[in-house]
Amino acid sequence: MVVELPDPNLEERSRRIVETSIELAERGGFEAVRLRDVAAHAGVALGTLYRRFRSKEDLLVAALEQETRALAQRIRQRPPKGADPSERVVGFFVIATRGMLRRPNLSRAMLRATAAGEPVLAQKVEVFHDLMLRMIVSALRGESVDTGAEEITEQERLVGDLLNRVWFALMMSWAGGVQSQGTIAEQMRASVELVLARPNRMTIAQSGPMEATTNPR
Amino acid sequence: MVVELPDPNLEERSRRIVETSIELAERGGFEAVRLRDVAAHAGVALGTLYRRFRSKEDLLVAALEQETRALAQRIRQRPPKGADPSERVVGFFVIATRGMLRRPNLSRAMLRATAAGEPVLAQKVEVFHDLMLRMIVSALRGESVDTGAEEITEQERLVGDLLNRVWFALMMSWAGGVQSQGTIAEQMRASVELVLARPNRMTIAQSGPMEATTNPR
DNA sequence: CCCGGCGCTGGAACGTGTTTCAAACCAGCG
DNA sequence: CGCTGGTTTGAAACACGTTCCAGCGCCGGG
Repeated sequence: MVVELPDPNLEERSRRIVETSIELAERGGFEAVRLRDVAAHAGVALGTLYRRFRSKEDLLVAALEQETRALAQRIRQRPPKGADPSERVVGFFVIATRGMLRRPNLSRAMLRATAAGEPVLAQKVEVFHDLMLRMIVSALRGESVDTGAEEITEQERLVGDLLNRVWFALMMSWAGGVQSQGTIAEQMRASVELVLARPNRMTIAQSGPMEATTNPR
Repeated sequence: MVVELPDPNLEERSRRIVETSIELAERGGFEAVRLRDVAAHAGVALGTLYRRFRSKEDLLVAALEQETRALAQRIRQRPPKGADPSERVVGFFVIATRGMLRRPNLSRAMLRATAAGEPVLAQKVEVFHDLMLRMIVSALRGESVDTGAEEITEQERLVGDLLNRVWFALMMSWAGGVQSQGTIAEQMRASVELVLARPNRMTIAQSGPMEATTNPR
């Protein structure tokens, strides 16, 4: 990959802009990401920034996506271990949560950005949810992320979406200062167990094609 | 000033401010709630508005609380009917969702406001979540809202919180235009059934005041 | 009756997200 | 070399959330 001077415009500029936003957000949160500063720091004009990102929120959602991809990378290299699905899924959420809480200001800023409500943006937010879902499902299965990302069972999607949403809402309320790391982990564990711990055989048995291997215990 | 009512200013003013915000939001969403306009329409000065509400988000969260109390009122009068808990809970969410979708602009604005991330605000958002939880639990039980709001079982809290979060996250993504009314209902139904469909023996069987035959499909 | 505090008012002022525009720049092409 | 279409720049302008302040009316206490 030639990532130096050949054509620094297309990708490189955007990358630097996002990178700068992350730094600023990390330091001072949402308000600290002043677009003039971002532009200056990234060495571009304000207009250029706006050519690539429709709004401040757009920028931060881009950051969110990038960070999530980084998380996926980490997960790929060191997947949550555990004998049964719940353990692995809980493990995954613990990792994800820790990742968020490591840079609270940044995380809060990114979360806030997801709530803008503008359709185009929401689509990008959906990408984030998708990435999360993939990781959740892979933890459920005990496989590596990406392997067979396509064929997600109806069941898997149901459970995965549910947990995904629960975690997201939990993060949202953490962002306000309500939840602590401990509470979050605890609540996720409870949710996971509630959803797939014991009631294996029938809770949702109607769809039938349930992976024989996916549901131990 | 020409304020017909001499005394009830304290409350009355706030009420009018919130009322105005709701109208404006209903019409044009978050951006349409221009605080200068709100103040003007409500017949107060900008300073007064800021004396009562710390920020635009604060204002909209107040609106959210009010609307949620109104929902609680409606639920109290016409509680979701159904033989077993899932039916009732699903029924409740259908009502709640319909209430939100009836005024999309307003709902989007209020939802967005919940994401501000400022601690003081987050506390008020928590009140909203609390109200929702109460309604969910009462639907679970088949009792009226408010009766014995205090003693919520560990189990009830677990399930209730979970569904509450799922619904909230669902609303958030609806706000971006991703989910349609149908999808929302469908997903809530699936979640509810996943969480309390049949593991009767333990999940919630203890609350008992309803049909012993809690086991449809 | 006057005093002093207090909340309200009107309006100005500030900061920052967003928009706009003309001029400079740049790469390919005749 | 100069033209041409696109992009970037720098800077100004605008809108709106938020803050500040000086003056005013009201009210309860001297």
